[in-house]
Amino acid sequence: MPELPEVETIKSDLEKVILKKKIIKVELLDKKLIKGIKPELLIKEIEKTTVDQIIRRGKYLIFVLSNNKSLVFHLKLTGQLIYGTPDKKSRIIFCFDNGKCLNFLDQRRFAELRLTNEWNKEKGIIDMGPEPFDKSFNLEKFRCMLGSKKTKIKPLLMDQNFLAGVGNIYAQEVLFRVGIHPERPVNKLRTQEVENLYSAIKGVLLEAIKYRGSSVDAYVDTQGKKGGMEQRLKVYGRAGQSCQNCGTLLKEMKLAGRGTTYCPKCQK
DNA sequence: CGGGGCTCCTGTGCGC
DNA sequence: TGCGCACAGGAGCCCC
Repeated sequence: MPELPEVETIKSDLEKVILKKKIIKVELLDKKLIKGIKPELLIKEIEKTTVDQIIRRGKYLIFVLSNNKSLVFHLKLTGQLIYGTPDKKSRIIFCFDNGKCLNFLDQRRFAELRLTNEWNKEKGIIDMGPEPFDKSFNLEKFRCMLGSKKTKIKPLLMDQNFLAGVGNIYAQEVLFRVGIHPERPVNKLRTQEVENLYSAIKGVLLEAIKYRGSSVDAYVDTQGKKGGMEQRLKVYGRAGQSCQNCGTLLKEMKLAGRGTTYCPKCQK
């Protein structure tokens, strides 16, 4: 499940290898992943262009091409971008002028690839909330965003139109680290808790980037290697295990249709 | 506006 | 042992 830290890891790895490289050939082995454009047209538009810039926005990865169009990737649950030689499980292959290629794989076929003139006007991006590491996302702004909403904090943290890049793994981790129950209504958060939450969002994401993401489900980096963050996760995927703080058994619940693990004693 | 439920898809893991 | 079915989940969408 690639969230902000995983996509950021892919982005910085790819910058080292495909920036300014020319796409000489595109192989579309699974047209389902292409959205909003005829597959044949996509090939025609992007072959012979170079990748001028790579941008991450939330969980989206964007290649700005030399013809001013952009490839917009979303890996969803099981998408992978692996650089090197062609892979038999590839659904789309981008071949570069250095003889290497970028393989777009996806077990569950939820991932998407779009081609657009203005990536920032794309559905899913245009209304997206602030980037957690943008200067504009300060504590004051965060308080303002929370306002006096009555909604439960965990689904809100995962709402991409509220804040960009946080998904099911890191929303759970952040809440554990600040001792806040996933169902706590936002307007019941104390001033200090909001501040803790703000710091924890940045802290957890930064730690996950440092450890190159969490390899839960299918996530691997562009070399096919696993991340190092999964063993540092304190609640995600650990229902039934003992809380690392207090030893209480971690509980699992469904919240807005998503599995949610928390410590019933530490998180109030 | 908010929340619930459904949809897409396929490998996994469970129960019988 | 093997079959079949429920389940997981990001995000858009519909509905109330």
